[in-house]
Amino acid sequence: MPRATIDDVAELAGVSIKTVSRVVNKEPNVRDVTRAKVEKAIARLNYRPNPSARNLASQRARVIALIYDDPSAYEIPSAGYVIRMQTGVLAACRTADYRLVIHPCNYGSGRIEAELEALIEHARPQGVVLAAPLSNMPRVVRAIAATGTPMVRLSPGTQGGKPYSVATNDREISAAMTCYLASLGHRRIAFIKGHPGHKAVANRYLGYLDGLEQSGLRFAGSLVENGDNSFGSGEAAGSRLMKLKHPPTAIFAANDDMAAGVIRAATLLGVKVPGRLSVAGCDDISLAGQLCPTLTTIRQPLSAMAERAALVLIAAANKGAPPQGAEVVPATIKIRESTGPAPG
Amino acid sequence: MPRATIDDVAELAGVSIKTVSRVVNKEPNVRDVTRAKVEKAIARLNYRPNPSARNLASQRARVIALIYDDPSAYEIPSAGYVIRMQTGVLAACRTADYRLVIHPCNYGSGRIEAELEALIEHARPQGVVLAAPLSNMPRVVRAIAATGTPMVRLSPGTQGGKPYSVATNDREISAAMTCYLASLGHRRIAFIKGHPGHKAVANRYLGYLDGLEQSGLRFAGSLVENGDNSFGSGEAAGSRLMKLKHPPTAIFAANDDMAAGVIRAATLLGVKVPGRLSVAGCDDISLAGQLCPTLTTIRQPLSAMAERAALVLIAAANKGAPPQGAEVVPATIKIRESTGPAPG
DNA sequence: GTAAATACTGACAGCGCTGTCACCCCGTGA
DNA sequence: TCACGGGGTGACAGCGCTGTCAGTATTTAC
Repeated sequence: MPRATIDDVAELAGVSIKTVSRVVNKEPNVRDVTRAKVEKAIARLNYRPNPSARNLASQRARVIALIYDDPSAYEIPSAGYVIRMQTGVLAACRTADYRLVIHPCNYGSGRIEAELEALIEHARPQGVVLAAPLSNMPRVVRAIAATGTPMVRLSPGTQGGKPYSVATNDREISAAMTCYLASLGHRRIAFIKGHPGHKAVANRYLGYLDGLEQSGLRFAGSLVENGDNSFGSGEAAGSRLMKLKHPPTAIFAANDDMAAGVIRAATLLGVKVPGRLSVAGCDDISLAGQLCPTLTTIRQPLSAMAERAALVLIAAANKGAPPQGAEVVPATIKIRESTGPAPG
Repeated sequence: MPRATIDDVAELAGVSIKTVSRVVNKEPNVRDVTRAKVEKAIARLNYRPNPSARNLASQRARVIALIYDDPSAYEIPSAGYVIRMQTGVLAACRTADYRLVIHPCNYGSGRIEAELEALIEHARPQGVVLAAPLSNMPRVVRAIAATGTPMVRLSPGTQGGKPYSVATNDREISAAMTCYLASLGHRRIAFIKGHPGHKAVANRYLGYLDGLEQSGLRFAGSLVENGDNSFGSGEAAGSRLMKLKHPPTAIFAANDDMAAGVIRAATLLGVKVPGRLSVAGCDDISLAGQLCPTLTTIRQPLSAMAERAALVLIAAANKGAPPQGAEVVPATIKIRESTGPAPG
């Protein structure tokens, strides 16, 4: 069964192919009766425009590219993020009849600019969604901008700026988490910082400081440890914190992987969670709900953010103007088992 | 900078566009000197064929579709699988200059056939990689087959058959895991079965039985529990097993999520792992390396399987014959902390 | 040396759609 | 009555490539 083409539809409806094209593309200047005739013919023939022909003729591909840091390069701790972003972009694509091209890339490799350029030359997407931490790497942003492709950055640490960005309220929600811990009676709340290259994660540290202040707690440098977003670094940092002379009663880690590491360290040291130590993370990775105890964390609206990003790009493509500005999708705190009243 | 087209290359090289086309597509019957001239021109102009034009003219899209069960529908326990499959297919696509279209779909929705048909009509892929458990749902397989698109099934429970399949040696490796547990001195080895709809997981149960026999152990019905592949079902099943009058000293779960549930149940019941109870899983999800204790499991060569599947499809597309047959990529056992010598 | 086979190359007609522009028809205002 | 304007429609030329087929070099066979 050879697929119906626009000519078949035109013939059946008794109009020219151009009119069919107008109907399909929802262009104005078609009488209602004509439109109805064409739509009936389309339905009868189960016609679907050939995307290749469309792209070729219109010189633009109905494609959104999603570019992210290759999760398989790191033993896949972040598979969940990627899936959620994909889900969001796919949702946007579905409604607008766009397609998604995914591109995991390894920013360790020096050739990332060339790689991205090749990708964009090849797929010629209408827009690019650039995920963190790539979204705040000037090299990467510049390489994409150089191709002239509209782009939306996801969770760049620095707000605003030229390329549109969609972020979450990392700082505010981290402050809220800190206040929540304080409200449970914790006075010594430690923080484990994330990878220095990841600006959005860095904002969480600022939120922690805000939260301390809002709760009237004093900052103590000894209660701040450095991590690199990995499970192992969290375990090490947690271990150091618990061996302090005056150990914290709560540890807030800048991401869930590190928080999970803290819980492991606590288990190994025989420190009860949350009896003796409360642990909070950030991101709500799937692991968070399956740890023992399950992890109190901040749920990032990653899928919603990605969907917004794609919608903005699609709208921009229709209007012809590159997207500019920024928007914020709020995160929420998810209280689970790993946090409880301060001991004593 | 308008992109170079095939005409530009032809002009620069002093040949016809057809000859350029031959070089680009690695067709035979081009003299080496001519080929060299053309390749030089391509490099000079940084020429990349326009995929839309190619697809339109050749009536076939250089696209592989990857269809899997939507992980976001289930709180994303399986994000890691999906990422690994994507990685594998992408690797194959990269070498052959194909593109990947991903399609998570919810098989709970009754309209799955229509959805897949629409996808295939739209993307018109050269081939479809169908992931488990979709790969052994007759409805789904039939719907795709009806479109005439070549397909490779990943890990269908039943081997062979018409559509090509790529599987792993679930049964043999599960037997090996069982033998490994027996070799540690365990005599009462329990098994938690997976979701009944998931045939590949069902094979693991058969492997368990094989392993018992090979190790000279007696089968006990009381040591087999039913799960549904979820963390929660594993926790419940593990809890029941540990409360038995003669509890097992080792539990082998048909997947990692359930094994993680067992570890949680053990922690809650105060049963030391691996001191009092050894736990083994299957799949090597990212969680496996981060549990406390880390989980001994079977590492599925998911990425390699997906890559093979895509390569088979691409080869078939070039040859024109639909792929038939089956192949097996072996899994490996990954020993971590959760298994140890039997107590006493 | 010649005929036949083979290697190589190019002209050209689409693939199915969109953009441009010309056209027709009608209602308005002078 | 006629020029004018704009909504509605269609003819037609590509978009950049591949498939077909014809045509021209270059071997090979005898």
